[in-house]
Amino acid sequence: MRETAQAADLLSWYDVHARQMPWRTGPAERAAGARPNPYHVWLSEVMLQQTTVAAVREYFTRFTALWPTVGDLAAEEDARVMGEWAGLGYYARARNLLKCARVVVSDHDGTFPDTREALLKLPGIGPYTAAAIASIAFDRPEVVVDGNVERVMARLHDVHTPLPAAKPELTALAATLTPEDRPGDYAQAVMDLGATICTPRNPACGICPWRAPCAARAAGTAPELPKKTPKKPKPTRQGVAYLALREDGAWLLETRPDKGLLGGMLGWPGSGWAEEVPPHEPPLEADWRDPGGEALHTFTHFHLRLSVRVARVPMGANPRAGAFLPAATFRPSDLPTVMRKAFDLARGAFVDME
DNA sequence: AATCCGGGGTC
DNA sequence: GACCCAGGATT
Repeated sequence: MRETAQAADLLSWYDVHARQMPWRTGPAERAAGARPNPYHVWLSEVMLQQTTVAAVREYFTRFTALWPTVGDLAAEEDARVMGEWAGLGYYARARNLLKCARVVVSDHDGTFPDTREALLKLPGIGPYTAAAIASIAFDRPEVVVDGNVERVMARLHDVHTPLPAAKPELTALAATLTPEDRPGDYAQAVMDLGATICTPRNPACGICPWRAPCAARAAGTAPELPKKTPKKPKPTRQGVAYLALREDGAWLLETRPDKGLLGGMLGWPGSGWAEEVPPHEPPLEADWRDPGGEALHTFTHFHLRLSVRVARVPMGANPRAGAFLPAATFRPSDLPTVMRKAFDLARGAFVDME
């Protein structure tokens, strides 16, 4: 079987070039009898959804230090976990992470299921993550397809069909290569290949372990694959955020609704966000000042220009929205990035007001 | 099938 | 700054 030999070529490369990551159990450790920790594999794979290894590293280390087991995580308060996730993005992942941990505890006795099918039923675990956990943590020969694998397969077979339409075809091609032996290492090897050699731009074809069988390399089309259907331009929205600082140092904050943008995260009360600043009232009556400037932030599907208003308010202040969070409890690092930008903008204004 | 969800890196 | 990258849930 040529395919088996091809997988073996990649595994040989991986044995030498596998990147060290805090969640990985390397071939040497496994030879000594160590097994991957399913909790670590799950946590890292959820964090890695749409997110780079560099960004995930410190979050993974912090999470496993704070919550060494899935049971520890399941027992934690929602706000604490959301705060630790702040800055990593796609906050639905954090909400589903907690849901999943609690289901694993309540329905699976604190042990992760070991099949792709069972994993797929858990919150926040889709086709990619289910296959990744099943293969990496449980040695099952599942077909693992993420963006890296799609790119590698499109080039290996010179597929010019644009994504996402090409996905079934690329998945089928990936299936023909997935080995029965060391499927977890193989899955990680393809993704490492995509991250380090078969990169989106300037692929290093000259040192690729799959340069011989690569059709796009032969055709000279590797750099332009995979093709993608063009995306829509991002509109710009505007809004106003209100930052009230009480005499005792408490900040007026609100927990955003679970559904929607920045769901479940802390944020400053304010107007909605639309093409023009929507009509609205401040969260309380105060001498609001405009320090000037805007927090500029780009979300998945729109740009935001967020201006801020700042005020110092007395102890008796009774807000229409949000609640005062004591200075000792408030950590700016608990804020999603756009809210932290607004905070940074306002902080300078408060310094000036002193 | 299309849309909604952040943030970081590269050019 | 503009552009590129990368899964799951929802409808």
